[in-house]
Amino acid sequence: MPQSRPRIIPEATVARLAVYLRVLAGLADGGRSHVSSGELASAAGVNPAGLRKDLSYLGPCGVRGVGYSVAGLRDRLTDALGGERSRPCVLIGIGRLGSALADYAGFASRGFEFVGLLDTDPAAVGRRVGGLPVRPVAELEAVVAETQATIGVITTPAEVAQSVCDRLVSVGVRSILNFAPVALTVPAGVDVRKVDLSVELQVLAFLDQQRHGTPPLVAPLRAAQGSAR
Amino acid sequence: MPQSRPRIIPEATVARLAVYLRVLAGLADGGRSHVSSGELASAAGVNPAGLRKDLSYLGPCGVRGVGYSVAGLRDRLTDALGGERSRPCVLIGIGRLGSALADYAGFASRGFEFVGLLDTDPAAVGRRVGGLPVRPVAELEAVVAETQATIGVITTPAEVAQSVCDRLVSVGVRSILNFAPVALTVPAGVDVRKVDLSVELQVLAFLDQQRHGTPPLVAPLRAAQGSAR
DNA sequence: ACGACTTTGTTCAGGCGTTCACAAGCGGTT
DNA sequence: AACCGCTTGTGAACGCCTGAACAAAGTCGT
Ligand SMILES: NC(=O)c1ccc[n+]([C@@H]2O[C@H](COP(=O)([O-])OP(=O)(O)OC[C@H]3O[C@@H](n4cnc5c(N)ncnc54)[C@H](O)[C@@H]3O)[C@@H](O)[C@H]2O)c1
Ligand SMILES: NC(=O)c1ccc[n+]([C@@H]2O[C@H](COP(=O)([O-])OP(=O)(O)OC[C@H]3O[C@@H](n4cnc5c(N)ncnc54)[C@H](O)[C@@H]3O)[C@@H](O)[C@H]2O)c1
Repeated sequence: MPQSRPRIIPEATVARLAVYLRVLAGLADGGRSHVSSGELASAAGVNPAGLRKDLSYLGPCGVRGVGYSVAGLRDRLTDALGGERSRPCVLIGIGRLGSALADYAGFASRGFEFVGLLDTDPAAVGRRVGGLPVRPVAELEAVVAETQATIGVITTPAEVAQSVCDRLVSVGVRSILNFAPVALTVPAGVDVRKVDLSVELQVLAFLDQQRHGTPPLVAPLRAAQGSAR
Repeated sequence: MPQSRPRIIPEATVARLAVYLRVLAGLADGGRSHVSSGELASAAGVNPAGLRKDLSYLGPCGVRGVGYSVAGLRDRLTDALGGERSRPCVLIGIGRLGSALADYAGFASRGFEFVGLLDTDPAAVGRRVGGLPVRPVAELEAVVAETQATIGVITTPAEVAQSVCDRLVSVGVRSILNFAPVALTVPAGVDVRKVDLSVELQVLAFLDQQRHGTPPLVAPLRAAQGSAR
């Protein structure tokens, strides 16, 4: 019996698996048939041992002495991360950021497809972005119902993000990606991931200050790696 | 002796401090004079005890039995995160995403100011975005030198991100925020933070599948919190 | 057919981060 | 002036993740 491993996969590992998958897709396009953990790790910017540990959650998927089959590992990762099926997403708030996301081709290639664009601004409604018409936000519930969207992406102003989130949850959306700078409150069983660009910049500024601004204050800074973490 | 605490601050804590700071700024605008850790934690979407521990890295900054002074804590956090001084940033790749970032007012209010917009496309060069003209990417080194920019934001296609990064590093930029889906390689002493939206969506899809798609495969999912993590 | 080399998969230890729980301290009240 | 309730600050335990070392296994060369 194959007896698929019931091991649970840490969330940090899942995020890295997605990165490996993208690297593998590029390698496959380049015609490569095999990769070693060292090469893959270098391309993904992680430690080789850590990469092997990550992959081990899926069970053995390489050949000792040889490495990993590029196509084989790609398919295995695709499977583990949710299969090939297209994931319908709705996007609320088609402003500057929302328009950029709706236009972006990189999501579709990974199986994420925007099937509904919603906005409240009459000037925005009706405009076509990325081949899709912007619809009034009042139709949010109808759009989710008719498209069976499972992921909601919020790019509205912060003040209305919670109410938009509540409406998404109320019609069954259980996965939400939030770009507004607020902490959303959701019932158990709903996953929210937040992207906060101001925080990223602030962390960079802090690390820079720590390195140069006030050397006496914070001495034993961890030595930085040669490659991005 | 005051003897400022030489304690090092974990990076995860720094990221949360930035969130607290934003919440406090909103509270100060609302006229509040004091907050408890519980209320602040709820607004930031974290555990109250964790919040107090985070703040304790800055030394005592609250009053027992009362709470934290909104203005006082805001100033203390501002200080810890790098002071009030404006941080000049350059942005490379003024496409859809880059334009949205350049236009965004939320960065300036936190002290991050774009002082240079670079692109290679002749159609983009000369256009004004967010009050700043787009300049040819050939002038990157000159722009960094004349503006003393310390942070570089990369929103170019993935293929050229590494070369853009190398040029930034060569002229002294030691903090880089990367939106391109590649792992940048940098020398020690340079910090790179990566924002990968595809990975965020992929993680959401995985968690969703784990919850419903194949229940027999991964059973003991951690109970989700009532609020965003 | 055998041996040596390469690369994986796993195990172990160490460090971080998070959480809980409690003592210390301050303001308000009697 | 002393007490009481409230909130902070911190100490300790727990669990997760990361990084390194080792053993298993397969392949290539002879
Ligand atoms: N643009 C950036 O670079 C950037 C960076 C970081 C964070 N953010 C955050 O992302 C969000 C969007 O930013 P933006 O720059 O695109 O702003 P924007 O003003 O350009 O776009 C917001 C859009 O949301 C729409 N909207 C307003 N209320 C709505 C509602 N109730 N329902 C549906 N749509 C509604 C508006 O009509 C507008 O089109 C904000 O919360 C912002 O803080 C943006
Ligand atoms: N748009 C999104 O929603 C989104 C989401 C996730 C990731 N990304 C990533 O962000 C990056 C930009 O995405 P986008 O949608 O804005 O793409 P885009 O094509 O709209 O913009 C890219 C810009 O970079 C410029 N450019 C190309 N080569 C350059 C060079 N050598 N130097 C300077 N500028 C150069 C182009 O002229 C263009 O203006 C890509 O790497 C993309 O994968 C974008």
